[in-house]
Amino acid sequence: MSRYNFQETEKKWQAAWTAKDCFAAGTDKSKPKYYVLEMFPYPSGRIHMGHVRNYTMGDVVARYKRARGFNVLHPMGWDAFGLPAENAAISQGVHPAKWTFENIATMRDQLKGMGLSLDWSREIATCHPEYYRHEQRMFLEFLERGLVYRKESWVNWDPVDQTVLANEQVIDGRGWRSGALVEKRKLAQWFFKITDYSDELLTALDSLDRWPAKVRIMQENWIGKSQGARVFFSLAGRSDKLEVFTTRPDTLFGAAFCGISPNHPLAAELAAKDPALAEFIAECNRMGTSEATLEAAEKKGYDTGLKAMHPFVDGWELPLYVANFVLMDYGTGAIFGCPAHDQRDLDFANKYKLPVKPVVCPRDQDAATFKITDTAFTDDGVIVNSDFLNGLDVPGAKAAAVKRLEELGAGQGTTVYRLRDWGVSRQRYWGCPIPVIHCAACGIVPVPKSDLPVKLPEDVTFDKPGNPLEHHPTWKHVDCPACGKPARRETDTFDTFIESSWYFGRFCSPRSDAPVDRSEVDYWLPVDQYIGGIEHAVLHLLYSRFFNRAMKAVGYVGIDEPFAGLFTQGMVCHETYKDAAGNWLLPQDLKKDGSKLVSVKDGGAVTVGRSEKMSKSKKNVVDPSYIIETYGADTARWFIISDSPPERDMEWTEAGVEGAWRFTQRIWRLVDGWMTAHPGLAGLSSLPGGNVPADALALRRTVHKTVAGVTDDIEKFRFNRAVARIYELANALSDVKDAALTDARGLAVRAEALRVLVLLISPAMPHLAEELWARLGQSGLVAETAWPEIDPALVKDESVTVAVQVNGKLRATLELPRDLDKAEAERRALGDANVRRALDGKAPKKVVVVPNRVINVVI
RNA sequence: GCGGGCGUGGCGAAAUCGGUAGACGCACGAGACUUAAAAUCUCGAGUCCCUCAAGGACGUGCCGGUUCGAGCCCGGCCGCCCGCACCA
Repeated sequence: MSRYNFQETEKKWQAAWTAKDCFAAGTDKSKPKYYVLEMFPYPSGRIHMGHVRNYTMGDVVARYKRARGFNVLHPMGWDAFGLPAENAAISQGVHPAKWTFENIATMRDQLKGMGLSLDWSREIATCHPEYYRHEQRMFLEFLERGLVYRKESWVNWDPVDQTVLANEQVIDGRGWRSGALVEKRKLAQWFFKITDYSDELLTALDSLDRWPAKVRIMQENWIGKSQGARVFFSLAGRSDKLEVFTTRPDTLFGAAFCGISPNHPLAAELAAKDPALAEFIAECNRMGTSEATLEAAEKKGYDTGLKAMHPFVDGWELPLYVANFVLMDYGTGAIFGCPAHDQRDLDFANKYKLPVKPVVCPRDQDAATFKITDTAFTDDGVIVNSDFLNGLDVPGAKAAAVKRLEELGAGQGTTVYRLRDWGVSRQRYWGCPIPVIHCAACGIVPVPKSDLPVKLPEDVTFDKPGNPLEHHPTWKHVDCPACGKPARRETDTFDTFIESSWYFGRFCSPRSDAPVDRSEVDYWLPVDQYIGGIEHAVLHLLYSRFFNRAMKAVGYVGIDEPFAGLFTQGMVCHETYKDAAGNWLLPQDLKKDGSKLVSVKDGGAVTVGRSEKMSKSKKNVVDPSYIIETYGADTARWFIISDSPPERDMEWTEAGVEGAWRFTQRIWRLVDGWMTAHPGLAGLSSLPGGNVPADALALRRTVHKTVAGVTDDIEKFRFNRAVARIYELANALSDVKDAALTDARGLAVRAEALRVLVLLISPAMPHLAEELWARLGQSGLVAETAWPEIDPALVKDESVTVAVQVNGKLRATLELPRDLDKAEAERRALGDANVRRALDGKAPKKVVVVPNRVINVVI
């Protein structure tokens, strides 16, 4: 018996697919289309298991949809701008472009080795001027339409590296690379007006019914719509007013203090004359700016000595603090604190001995005795201690308070969003240049569209800290397009999220002279099935939703939502290993010594740690190429979809890979064995008419039920269940005796079973499927063969197993005809020996009959 | 802190309509084949009681509730994970 040789076979069929151009998206726009897209990779060097999982899932869907008759677009490209290329330039002295394109070449080869059904003719790399010139053009068009503006904003500044740092690059207040104390700086930057679409981006989430609820909730929270009021507090001894935002105007009579953000302009003004305050602000800024940090941190404040005047009560003065938990970027950067009904305010008040006056009383409490000590009361109740608001409920009091504020000119009802505009300026080299020119006379002048693209200069150095575009001797010096005098190019580049905000549109017409070809995007968009990591739940997906709307506003596309269906996959995890000295070890650096694991290098003991997301830093990585070379792409693909539900984290194990490997061999032996024992099977592709004997009918039922189940599972992304059903089918086929089903009809039924088996495994194991298809004597490629049809009559069994319970406990199972009359089912259940014994002579009080499922006898 | 999710055998899991808990796979055990091993094939298996069988009790993180019936619904706990604005 021959053995399946994946090394030759996988290459052979990959070549066959390429030769016939099987996976190019079709041009016939009368066919129903299906656009399946996996999040394109950053070319970091080599593919990792997360890619394998992502692209296998996409490929299963793409191959399945093709077999179902769809015109499938399944493209691939490279998210090729980004910081790692610059880090490589700094540490290895290699140019970012060279590093990036070499990585792309390596990873392209690796992806091809996986046998993915991609349309490689549409490949794009976002760092190519042929790609980024279009976003420069769109930027200018957005600018004309008022969707882009410039303003100053705070950044984390590393004074040694002379660069802006992401929050995650700030560790304990220091730059991750330089170790220098990070400063807050204000920088003029470009912003996209995503907030123009706040409400629309929020409302439209309801229409995304094929998105995970989790992602929609995350976006909803991110946008963070809240209704409330702006309140203007007069400041004693000053002419300006303090503008505060609150969602709880109903609790104004419970106010104990006002607080402003350390970054509030008033705080800066006061700090200029108060060194202690300046030091307090500096301390706050060292702590980091993320909401999580702020809200978990101890509440601290600095009493400015200023007094804010209560808007409703003449002469009521509230102390004004600079408070570390007040965010400058949300609302107005200033709050009033009502300790009784906000936990943060209560913590703050308790620390600074401020009064805690309840103004909302729970309905089951007595207002006279109701006290707040450690836990704020934030639910609805009756308003008390609040003058004209007394007796109202919370919503009523909010409305009444806003009305009074507006009458007094002391405030107004308002809606605020947590969503902030999208800052797109980056002080980096390896990104798309922002196409504007700064002229001393004319101000900001857009680069004329005829001068696009503004290409990155290639001759740059990374030996100095800061942005290489700043250091370049000539690049930034240009003449002003408006007045002709010497001027200066913008040296900032775009956030790389811009590239990924429209690449799915570019794939529809990747060589078009325009950003997108309208007739192509009108056909292909939206993406029917988008697949990627949950880590992109908010930023990438929200930016893309915004960018698509901006493109619609300037006429490039006609739809609002770019991704009709979204699936977020779980991570690939692996056990972690440490040697005796506490160093992380690669899985391949271990060997088995008896029942223990030891280090290959020195034979020392190895500690096995918990399974965690594969990461280079913990060395718990397995190289996909190693797996593909050792076991083949089909084995890797099969294993990665077989064990865990795709949305959940999965654990990569050697044993699991081995199991998948054995299955490929088993399928091969099964088909090969049948073909050897029954040469008449070759080339059979239809069933003769007439009655089918019972054993053949049973096999056909199994086959057709499997097709129905697997089809349903793939449609619903339950790949692990589809795999289990295919195992069951394989088990059933293995049980067929050699001597059975040997007449013409029997052979035809056998041939049908084998064809179905091969077609069902083909989305996940395409190479093996092609090889077996040929072995079956079938013509053409599986890649071009339709999905098997189901005979509905074979999917429903004639009899069903019904559980019989007595008082809810299982006492017997009965084999009953499907849809048997309820009374008859009850009669048979009561006649069963086990049931009678359980009844113990007692008469049933009631019998619940659920047809085809369960009968419960209650005594 | 706020928001969301998860918790089922030794392990990954299935049961997604409130109706036989543990399909399928991994690991394990016994046997067959073999000089032997690997590979392969057959059989077994939630835990406990019972010599075996028949049968029974218990069992889906914990405590309670609703129901003829709860892994699934409700309330309260416990534990773990994820997100919270310049990594991509």
